[in-house]
Amino acid sequence: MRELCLPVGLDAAALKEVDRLVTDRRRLDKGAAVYRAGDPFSALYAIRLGSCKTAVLAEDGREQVAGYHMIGDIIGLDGIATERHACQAIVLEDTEVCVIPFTQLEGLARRFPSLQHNLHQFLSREIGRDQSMMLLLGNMRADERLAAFLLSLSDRYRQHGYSATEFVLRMTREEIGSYLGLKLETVSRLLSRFQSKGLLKVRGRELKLLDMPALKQLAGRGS
Amino acid sequence: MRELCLPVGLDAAALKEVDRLVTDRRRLDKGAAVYRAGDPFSALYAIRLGSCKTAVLAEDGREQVAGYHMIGDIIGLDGIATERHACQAIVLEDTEVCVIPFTQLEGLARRFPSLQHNLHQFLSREIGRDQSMMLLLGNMRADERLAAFLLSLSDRYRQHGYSATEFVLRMTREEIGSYLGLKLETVSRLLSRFQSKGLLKVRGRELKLLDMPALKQLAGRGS
DNA sequence: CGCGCCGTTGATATTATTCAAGACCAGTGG
DNA sequence: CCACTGGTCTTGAATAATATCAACGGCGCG
Repeated sequence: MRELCLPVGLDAAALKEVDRLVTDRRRLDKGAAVYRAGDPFSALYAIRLGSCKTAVLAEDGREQVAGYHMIGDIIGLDGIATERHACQAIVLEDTEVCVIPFTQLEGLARRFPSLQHNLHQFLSREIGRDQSMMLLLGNMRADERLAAFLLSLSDRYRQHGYSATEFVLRMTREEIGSYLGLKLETVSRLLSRFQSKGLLKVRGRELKLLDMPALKQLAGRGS
Repeated sequence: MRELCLPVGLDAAALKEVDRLVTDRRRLDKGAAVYRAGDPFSALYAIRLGSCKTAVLAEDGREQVAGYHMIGDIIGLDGIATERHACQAIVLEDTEVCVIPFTQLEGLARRFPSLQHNLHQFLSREIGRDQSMMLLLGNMRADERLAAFLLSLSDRYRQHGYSATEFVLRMTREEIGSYLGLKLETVSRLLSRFQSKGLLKVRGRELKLLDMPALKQLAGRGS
């Protein structure tokens, strides 16, 4: 757990307590749900192994992927407000999570200021991420969105010690499209176009980023 | 402050302490900033009077309105993660906010579990709101977005004891468009179309919702 | 009164979606 | 081993949705 859960700046005592708190683990087969919309909220979940998507559902069944999460990420933060999960978390491959009972975590947070602040930062970071996503969905064109998405994946793989330029997508074109507010055909076309422009090489879900500066410029950063 | 800031379920002792903490107030003229992107984070702000928008900025200057906030709302939550505000908050009319020093609030939260939980719910609620917004921006058509926006305004006015069907918009068409991922002309056209369909009556920024069920149907169910 | 923003509306252009057909690929059972 | 199947992915052509460009009207304010 140590590094996974609440990585930064925790004193040893707090860490020990968190370790003691987090005893329960859960293995999930590909496609299974960590939690579903409407489930009672009782815990946060830290991904120990594998990856998942979180998605909000419209009344008519339309699904919006709200985020992709990988090893070390903590999910379920949206459930605190109403005591029920507002979205569902579906694992994209066989995955293991550890369960962090929230009421007890709050108890620890009252005893350890560093843990408390860490928790607040986690919540706040999620807000920041969501707002960047709103910017992406509200203001960017399809190719800019896809470039930004690929770069964010790249960045996270790099942070976890994997290659930043060569990785395997864990999700379908349709799921990428749902995340980016695009249809699966649009995603497919864009990947082909990026490839023909020499920005990347794509073969199914295997991806190799060839021209990061160009991608960054597209995404709105590098320019 | 009592009701404004952290309304639900606070015991008297916690409330008294919060009152003591929140002494500083600030008056802002229309168009002024409560905080700007990049400002050091030190406090949350509760709107006592007036209203404001929060907006994230892209590198190229494009602006995405992330939320509209009115009396009783608390803003600035995005700054906790990085110790700097990630977005800017601009007041839409002459507005008064009270300043809630965050480090001290964390101190209180350690002493009062009810306050602590309240704070977590606040943060979580913001996450839920942002994710609904992602659903709106990613999956809904222009008319559905506008209907959803008008209904959410209506709801909030109702909650504050104002008319749910008749109110004055505090923002320009362009700002509405920025929030909804649309251009100002599209917003204008849609308002005209809604009017011609008898859904509402619009004159400048004065708005009267005439057919709430129809608006709800537009906002809720897809095409 | 006149100037600057704000808002409306029309014509046209662009972007992304929809519909449709077929290719690919892994797993399954004959 | 091979054909079959279901899900995924690619690509094209037609279509729909929204943006862009442009002109003008109106309102508020100095």
